[in-house]
Order: sequence, then structure tokens, then C-alpha cells
Amino acid sequence: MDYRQYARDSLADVLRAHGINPTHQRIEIAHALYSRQEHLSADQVLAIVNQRHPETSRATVYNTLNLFVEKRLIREVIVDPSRVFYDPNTSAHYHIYDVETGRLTDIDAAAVRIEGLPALPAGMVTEGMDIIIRVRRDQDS
Amino acid sequence: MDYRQYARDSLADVLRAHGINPTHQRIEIAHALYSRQEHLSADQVLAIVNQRHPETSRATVYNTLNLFVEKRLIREVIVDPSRVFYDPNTSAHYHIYDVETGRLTDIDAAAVRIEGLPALPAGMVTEGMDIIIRVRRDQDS
DNA sequence: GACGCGAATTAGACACAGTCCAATCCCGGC
DNA sequence: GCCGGGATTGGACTGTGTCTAATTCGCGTC
Repeated sequence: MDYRQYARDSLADVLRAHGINPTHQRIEIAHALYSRQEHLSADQVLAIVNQRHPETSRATVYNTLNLFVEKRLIREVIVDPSRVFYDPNTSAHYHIYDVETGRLTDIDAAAVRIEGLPALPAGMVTEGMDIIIRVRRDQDS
Repeated sequence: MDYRQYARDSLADVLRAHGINPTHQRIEIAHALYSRQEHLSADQVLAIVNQRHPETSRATVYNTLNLFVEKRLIREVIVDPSRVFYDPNTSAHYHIYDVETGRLTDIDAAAVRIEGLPALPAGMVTEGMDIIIRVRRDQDS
């Protein structure tokens, strides 16, 4: 009874709590995201999931990630036009994005205060707010 | 001597001021962005530029937009994983993004104050900060 | 344990934004 | 008018993500 097996068992409950029917593939995909504190692209998830024996199809990975986003189990992070990252951390937080390495780092939103944002147009509601700080190594000029 | 002709003439100077050799295509592309206060995708720019007679190739539009970004004449706005928007407004500002219509609206940064952001990791410099407020019509639920 | 059914998964074709490349064109300097 | 280098071009190519029709899986029922 190793830690990872345990994690997989409890993941089934997490999925159910979000109204998601827990299947093997979905649990593996959730595990890939939750077991490491990183922001993964769909391709990376696909590669990780397929390191273990059963081949999981690309379509399933994309379907599942979109399902997870829809059910608010994970969040999309849109910082790079070439691919979407998925973030298992759904608590309020922002991101630092290293434009050279592609690495994403979390900023806890609790410490940040923002003032002076305009009111939304009438009849609009906020879906969410993203803050992305783009950084790079300081070496050129 | 119409307004648009005048605008095109002065655009050549703007391009030169940014170290960009002003060619016909580049002026047309700059004009497409500057003459309307909208955030356009590369495809939209291509369509607008080609409404006037001379066919401009897709490669040139992409090359030119990337050149403009590199030379800080315009900014990329990355909010939609399916395509990049280009923003002729380079002054500090943020965005409201309507996730249903895809419409982007500017928020002037001058009025906004942000406190409590953590210090950057040592040796890192900020390239820029994006704030995106995702909104939708309030009708469901 | 076999059956049946709806949901999930699958492979592969497809769509589409964006990039690359080699050939051509354009334009300013002589 | 000629030359040379940068700009432009069409078209092939890449990579991410979606769609679809067919298959498989899981599970409740007998």
C-alpha cells in the first residue's frame, strides 16, 4: 500500500465530489496533475500518463482536461500562445511566467491587494481574473 | 488629401522611430491596427489589409506583426488559446475579456494600484504584467 | 456468470494558427 | 541602368487541439 495508490483512491472521491464519473484514465490524469506541483500542458500530461502501462489516447487526455476545467477541478493558464497549461491549484492565485524557460510560479492572491479597477459593464459578471507577470533573466543590457 | 493618406504618411515616421524600415505592406498593417481602436488577430489584419488592392501574404502579416511586437510598436494580448490578439495601445493598461464574444476592452493602468506582489526571484527582471478580467453576460443560473 | 445499455475511450482524420524556406521582387545607392 | 541586400511571397510544413464513427468498458439486472 504505497502513497500513490492511496492518492489514486482518494482521487476517485475528489472526482465524484465534482460530479465526474471516476474512470481509470481520469484518475490517472488527475493523479498526474495532483502528484506534482507543476503546471502541465496537455502533451506533458499525455506523456506522464502513458509512462505507466495502459496507453491512454490523446483524445481522452484532451476530453478529460476540458471536463476537469468545466467542472472546476483544475484551471487553464493561458500565457503561451502555443499551448495551454493546466493548474491543479484552484485557490485564488496569480502567476509569474518565465518567458525564456516557460516555467510558471504561483503567487498567492491572499497577500495581493488591487484597487481602482473599474466597475464591470452592466449585466456582466466576472468569471475570473488572471494576473501574469512575465519575467526573464537579467543579463542583456 | 484625406485623413487616411495623412495617417499613412505619418505612420512611416512612427515605424522609422522604432527602427523599422517602412515598406508599403508594413504601413498598411500598421494602419489596420492604428486606424481602429480594436484588438485584432493576425487573420483579421490579413483580411483588412487585403481589402485594399494589393494582396499581402500571410507570411508577411505574421512576420510584420512579430517584428512590431519585438520593436515594441504593438503588444501581444494572449487571452484566447486559439489565437493571439495585437494591441496598438502600448501605454500601461489591462484588459477585460468577454469570454463569450471574444471582445477585449482596455482598462487604464493609471487608476489601478496593486500592492503585496512578492519580490521577483534574484536576477530576474519584469518584462511586463498582464491583468485579464474574464467576464460574461449575467443570465444563466 | 451472461446480457444489455449507456457512457467512456479510441484511432485516425481533420481544422487551423502560425512557422519555415527557397525563390523572387523591390528599391535605394551608385 | 545595374547591383545587392532586405522584404515579400507561395506553399509546404508543424503542432495543438477537435471531431467522428466505431469499439470497449463498467455496471446493474437477471
